[in-house]
Amino acid sequence: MDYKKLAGLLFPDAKDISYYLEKYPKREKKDGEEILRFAPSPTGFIHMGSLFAAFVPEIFSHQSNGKFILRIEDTDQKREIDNGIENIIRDLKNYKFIIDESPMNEGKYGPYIQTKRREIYLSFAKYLVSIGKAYPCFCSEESIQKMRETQQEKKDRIGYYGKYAKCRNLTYEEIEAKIKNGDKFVIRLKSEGDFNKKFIFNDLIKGKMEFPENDIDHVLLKSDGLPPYAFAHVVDDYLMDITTITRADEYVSSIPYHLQIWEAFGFPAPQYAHIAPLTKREGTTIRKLSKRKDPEAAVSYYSEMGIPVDAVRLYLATLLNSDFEMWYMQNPEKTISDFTFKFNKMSVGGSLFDLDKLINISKIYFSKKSSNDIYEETLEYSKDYDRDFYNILLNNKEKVIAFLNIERNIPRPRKDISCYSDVKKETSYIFDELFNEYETPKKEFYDSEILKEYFVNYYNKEDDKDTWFKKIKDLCPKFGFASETKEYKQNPEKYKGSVADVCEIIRVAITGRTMTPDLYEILKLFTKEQINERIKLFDEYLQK
RNA sequence: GGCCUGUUGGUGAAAUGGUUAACACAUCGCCCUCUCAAGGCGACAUUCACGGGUUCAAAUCCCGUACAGGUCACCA
Repeated sequence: MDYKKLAGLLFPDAKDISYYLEKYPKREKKDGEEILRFAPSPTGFIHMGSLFAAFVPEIFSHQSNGKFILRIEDTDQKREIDNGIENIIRDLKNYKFIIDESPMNEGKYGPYIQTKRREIYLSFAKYLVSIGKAYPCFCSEESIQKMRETQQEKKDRIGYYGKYAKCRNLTYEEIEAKIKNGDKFVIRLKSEGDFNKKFIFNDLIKGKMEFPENDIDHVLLKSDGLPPYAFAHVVDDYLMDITTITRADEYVSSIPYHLQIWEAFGFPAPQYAHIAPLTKREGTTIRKLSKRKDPEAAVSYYSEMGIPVDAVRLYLATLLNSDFEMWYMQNPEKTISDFTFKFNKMSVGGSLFDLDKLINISKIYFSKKSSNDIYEETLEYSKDYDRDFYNILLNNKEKVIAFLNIERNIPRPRKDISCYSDVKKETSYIFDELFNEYETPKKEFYDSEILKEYFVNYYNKEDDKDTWFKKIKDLCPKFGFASETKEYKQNPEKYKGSVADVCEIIRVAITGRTMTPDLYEILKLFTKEQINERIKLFDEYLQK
């Protein structure tokens, strides 16, 4: 058969691929420079799993001084949702992704949205027809469905291959007649693979794998003229000069087919890195983190909670290469971009998404921050998520920063803040408008007399810490408390409690809690009037 | 069902044939400490899903079994 003539019949208007090959020349890459891409479908919000899938190519491209590209795979128009593309770009930007080329800032290799690349795919499909490696198929979806059923009954392998590939042997005249008749068709690959032969494939993450060759004549172009994923990714990744294809590992099993498409064109295939999904434990089973089933996986969930973007990125980095964590502990002043990540250090199975770990990383992040930065970032967060607290912050900058400074600029800072919303929880008692009740259960030794005595005759805001504490010790014996904790531990029956308990009374009376940063520093944040007011409230609380 | 891939403690994991199976999170105990947090110290896998084999030597290599995940579309 004259394949060129057939290609002309099928695609009278499509350009020759040489046009595109010239239009999109290979990039001039310096040594080791890698071009990677994130290619999502605009089908919903970004969740942790997709964020991770985007993080991988971003890291590997930028650590090689290469480019990170965002391409939108929207060839399945049934699944598309409104604002899908905008949401993806917004979320990636929020998480500090540096996108070198995208639908919003096109490079030389655009368009970056697949539905706008329709003519390109047509042209490339035409080329494969013209060299006899693809052919039109007029089988209806119903007849394919029937074929599948009979294959199932006969326990035969499912698919359009071998004797089942009816349209493979159509003559030019038959095809011409169907076209003239206006029959719909798809373009299929004319597979030359042999299912009984095996070949070795080397994945950057998973290593060596053995596959049978593909012998199924998969669809290259749907009847709407748009390509399914497999064909589109080959054409796009070739034209955009992608050096390494990163994608979810659900694609692994179609590797035999994908490699075949590269081969049919005579293009060298780039390297593939198949990323295992983030998983979640549900009862006893472990499954992939899901957009639909796991709303807590949405990145918006973490933004609302106030987990800092950088903490999330740090967590993603530890998921990427687990040795990053130790390196970062040893090099606390460095950042993610200083670490050299490796594909072969990535998890082959899926990693469990671990919120506890994320929170821990976030705590460390906060412990390293200056109080001023925390203030500013919390202000920014509250602006969107907590207007009331935003106003309080705005009017009390000095006080909040003074609070955050307690036990901060020391070798081992506190770690009690894990997200921006914690700032409110941690500071609430220093504001009269947020302090409304005593959260702790009453204890035997709670006593307002000792309190009054302390604040009238002992407490002086000007005292240094040693004097301050000595005065509390001096007060203890008057009310039957031991001045030394050790003394109390040795003879607990002789005392009502120890100096620690006296401190607790003061702490609870003023803050409502048993757990706060350094009491000496905390007291300094209060005026005399406020202290008197709190003592009054404490009295009422003890009466109840 | 076919094909592919996994399986190391409560969790994430390291180790790529060679001493007592790193490290981190969580948990528990002790110390320090005004309390809390942090920190220090210690406990937590006599063992790497199970069964065989190769080897002087196996979590690591091979075979089988079980379990788990992925995939088998004109979805990506």
